[in-house]
This record gives sequence, structure tokens and C-alpha cells, in this order.
Amino acid sequence: MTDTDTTIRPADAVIEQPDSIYESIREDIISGRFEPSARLKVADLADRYGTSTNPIREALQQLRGEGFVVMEANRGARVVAIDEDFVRDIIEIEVLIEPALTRWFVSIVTDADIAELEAAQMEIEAHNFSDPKRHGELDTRFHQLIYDRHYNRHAADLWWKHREILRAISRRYPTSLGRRVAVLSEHRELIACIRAQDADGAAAVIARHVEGSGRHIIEQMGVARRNGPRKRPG
Amino acid sequence: MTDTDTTIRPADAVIEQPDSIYESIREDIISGRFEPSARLKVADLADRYGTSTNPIREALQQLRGEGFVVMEANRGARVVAIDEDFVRDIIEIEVLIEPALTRWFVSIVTDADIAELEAAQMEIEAHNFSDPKRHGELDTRFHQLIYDRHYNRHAADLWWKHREILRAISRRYPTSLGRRVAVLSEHRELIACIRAQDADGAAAVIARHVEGSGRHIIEQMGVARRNGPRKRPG
DNA sequence: CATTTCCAGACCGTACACTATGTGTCAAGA
DNA sequence: TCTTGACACATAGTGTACGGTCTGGAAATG
Repeated sequence: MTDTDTTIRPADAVIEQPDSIYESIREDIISGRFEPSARLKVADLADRYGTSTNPIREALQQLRGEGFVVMEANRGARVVAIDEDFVRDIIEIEVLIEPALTRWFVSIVTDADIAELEAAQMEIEAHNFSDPKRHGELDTRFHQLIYDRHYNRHAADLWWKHREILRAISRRYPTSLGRRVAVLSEHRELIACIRAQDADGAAAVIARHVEGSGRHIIEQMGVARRNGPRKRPG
Repeated sequence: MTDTDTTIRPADAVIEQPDSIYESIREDIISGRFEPSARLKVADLADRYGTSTNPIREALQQLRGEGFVVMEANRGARVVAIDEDFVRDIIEIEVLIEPALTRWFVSIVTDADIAELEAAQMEIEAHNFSDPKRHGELDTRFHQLIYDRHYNRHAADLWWKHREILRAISRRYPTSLGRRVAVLSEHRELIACIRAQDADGAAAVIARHVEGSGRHIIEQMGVARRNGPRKRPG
């Protein structure tokens, strides 16, 4: 399943710029430049990326296969609609997968790994949610340290895909103060469990962390929806 | 993520014939007509399905996104290589997901559902592994009864995708007598737990069932590999 | 106001040209 | 004679252009 340019995720994937049409479109979806449910016309995209329509169509098909885009016959492509159910679904899957990945990490972790985790956490705390986009990158990097080396590439890739979707959506909403506190404390708890070689504890913390993240996003979506449908909630 | 013709799975999806190029290629991969790692040349496929190359390329991109096909730049597409690690990876994910799906099923199951399960099981036992392909269909239908109605479409679709891959691979190997016995008894145990409203028990059985299935496939792959690489092991 | 007709926009399939890759041949040198 | 290197060619992937066809909405008509 791992392949040249689709699943490669170098350490700084978050900040690097795309080189293929596929990555460009994907990046534009994840970064929120294309709204959920936005129509994706091949002619427009061809113009936007300075190419003909064929590479666009192929990129869209790939994104369709990955679930970032939905297509109807003779009616073209749209960015996938992200509603509360959608978020709940992938969070439920993550609640199952991430604890399992974390357990394994606990069993192979080294002092150097823990030092890296702590450095990442320090950066998160120093940044202190100033910029949602930046926080998303830092937080992703923190968790990526734990999952990226896992032998189960399918599980890690699945996490990554879900992560990108969640990052795309949570960028659109503010992080409540309560959630900020919870995120920081859960991260610290997680590091403590990992250092103490407490796999059960780490798994429990990460399950709680993922679930809380999902609940927070869903709540924010609900708030934004009740406040009336605006282009950019918050 | 649910969409018109990619994720639709009617009750008899197993036996119906494809209508789109995408489904045709996918079906040819799953049914084993294309070997794992087989080269997929667009010109050949265009000829095979009586179309031009463009629809082929788009279908391949979609399959790439779903993980059935891998592509290298300027070097074309291949059916994904399925080795022991590959099977282990997706089995590990299924061991996490299927028990969770089963738990929910236990909580909503009706007498009619149980009757359907028993009917499916009767068919499996009557057929008694005579034809591997047919058994794969019956077994898939059995589990589909449990997962298909789940509210979490992502999880159910993920199961379905993994299921098709596993079905494609296990078709190529024989089912040992010991495994046959285990399959039948685990199915019966599962039904018993479901009827008794024992969610924990059902989850435990299905976890064991999935794990056993994975181990069996991996063992058979090992046997076939050690017996020398033949086109059609068994 | 309901229904039909018409049309613009956009998707889909076909054909073709360009380019990258790998292989086979041939010749030069050891 | 064998090896090695370069070159050429066949194969196949990639990008561009274009015409057919479907969809949805606007306009016209009863």
C-alpha cells in the first residue's frame, strides 16, 4: 500500500509544498482553501494549476478513492461533505486504532524518543494556540512521533489520512479554553505513562484524548451551525 | 465518503456483474484474474474492456487511492503486492474494528436478524467448503449481515474493503481442515453470544475469529512460498 | 402556474503527440 | 573472445486538444 508519492510522509510533510497535481488539490482541500461540499470543476482546476484537464481528472479519481472527494456520474466532483456524523465515524475508528499504536510505541520507546516528545510538547505549550493552523501542525507532529515508526503501515497511513481530514475541519473552528487545558494536560499525562512504561495507562489516555478531540470538534460544529450558516464560522 | 457507485454494496454485490470500468478492473483484481504484483498496462486494459485509455487511467487512479493498485511515476500501475506483512497489517486493524462493530450489533439485534444469521450459517455448513470461491461468498454474507447496517459507514466500508482484499488472497490458498472446524464452531459461538446478548463474549469470539483467519492465511502463504513460487499455489 | 423546449455549462470518451524507461545491438578495448 | 560502454529503438506512460453527450436551469408557451 505504501507508494512513491501518495503515502510518503517526510518528517516535515506538514509544511512542504506539493509537487504533483494530486498533492496540490489535496493540500487545497486539507488547508481549507476548498470548502467542504465545494464543487470541483475540472476546467477551473486545470486553469488554477496550469495544466490540462486530464491530470486533474486523474488526481480527482485518486482523491475519490481516498475519500477526500465524492463524484457523481456526469455531475462531477465535490469536496467531501463533512458533518458531525462524518467526524464521529472517523473518531470512533481512531479511538480503536490509536491506543493500539500507542501500546506498541510504549514497548519500543527510547530515551531519545521521549526527549523528542517533550521537545514537541514544549513547542506546543510555548506556542499556546496562538495560530490554529500552526497549532495543528505542532500537534500533528507530536502524535506523528508516536505513530510514524510503527511497523503496521496500513494502520499508520489510516491514522494519517484521518488526521489530515480532522486537521482540515478543526482549522475552521476555534479551540475552547477548556479543550486547550485538556489537550496540554493529556499530552503531559501521555508522556508520563510512556516514560513509566505503562502501556495500559497510555492507551487509556490516548483514547480519552481522541474522544475528547472528536467531541470538541462536533460541539464546535454544532455551535457554528446554530449560529447560522456562514462561510467561515468563528 | 459514501457515494454512488464506489461504495454501494447491494445485498448480492458478491455475485453481480460490474457496470463501470472501475468495477470491472476491481473485480478482476479481487477475483484473482490479475495476479498480485501483475503489471497493469493501460493499453492492454483498454483493449480488454473495449474502451480507450482515459477511462482506464482514471479507474486505475481510483484503485490506487483505495490501495488496490500501486503506481510509480512513468512506470505504470501494478496490482498491489500482497505478502504476509500486508495481511498481518489489515488483520490487526480488523481485530480492532470488527469486535466494536459486533458489540453494537448485539445491542440492536432482533429475532429476525438472528434467524438470518442462522440461515446463512446453515448454508455455509451445507456447502461445507466444496468450492473456495463459493465459500468466500457465503462467509462474506454471514459477516455482512452483522456489519452492513452499522451507523458508522466509514468503519463498515473499511471492513468491506479489507474483506475484499482478504477474500481475493484467501481464494488462492486451500483452507486447512483444522481451520474449517474452527470457522464453523466460531460462527456458532458467535450466534450463541449474540442471542444471549453477551456483547463481551461476541466481541471476544470475533476477535479470535479474525485473528485465526489471519494466521491461517499467513501460514498458507508461507507454505506456498516454501513449496516454491508457483503461479497458482495449491 | 405548470409544462415543455431550448441552451449553456461541464463531464466523458477518443485520438494523438511527447517523453521517459528499459532493452538489445554493435563496436571498441582488454 | 569476452566485457563494457554508448547508442538506438521499441514500449508504454503522460499531457493536450477536441467532439459527443448529459444535466440543470432559464425561457417560452399553453
